[in-house]
Amino acid sequence: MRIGELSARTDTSRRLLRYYEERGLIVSTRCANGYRDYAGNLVDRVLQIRGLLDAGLPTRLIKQILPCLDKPRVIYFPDATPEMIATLEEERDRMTERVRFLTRNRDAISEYLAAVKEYNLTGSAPPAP
DNA sequence: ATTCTTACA
DNA sequence: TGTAAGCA
Repeated sequence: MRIGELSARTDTSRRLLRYYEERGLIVSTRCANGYRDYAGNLVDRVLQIRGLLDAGLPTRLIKQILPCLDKPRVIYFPDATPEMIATLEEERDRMTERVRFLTRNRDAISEYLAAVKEYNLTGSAPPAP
């Protein structure tokens, strides 16, 4: 598929897709006309990358752990330096914290919603805007 | 019509 | 990241 389709299927701008490629996060072949040609499996990969980016990981680190993201995780970590491992552990912990943070706020919103619904069911008419 | 590269905000 | 220009 060409960049337009990948862009639509991953809800990622073409600009970003080219950028990810420039960073070595994804690859593509070229058609005779010079257009990029992407493999179908790239859809999942791009979504994966976006998730990692959203989690706060730098593209440079993502590039290193990307092989682990493929289905046959038969990756032998050649460049798994102690520094990289330490960084990843740090990132993982940040994610754990983030999950707690999100869970807490999600629950708070749920409670608020439940309270509002209850009010609308039992209370009198709300004040007119 | 769609993509490409390069460059700038 | 978005957008613009000038090509193919």
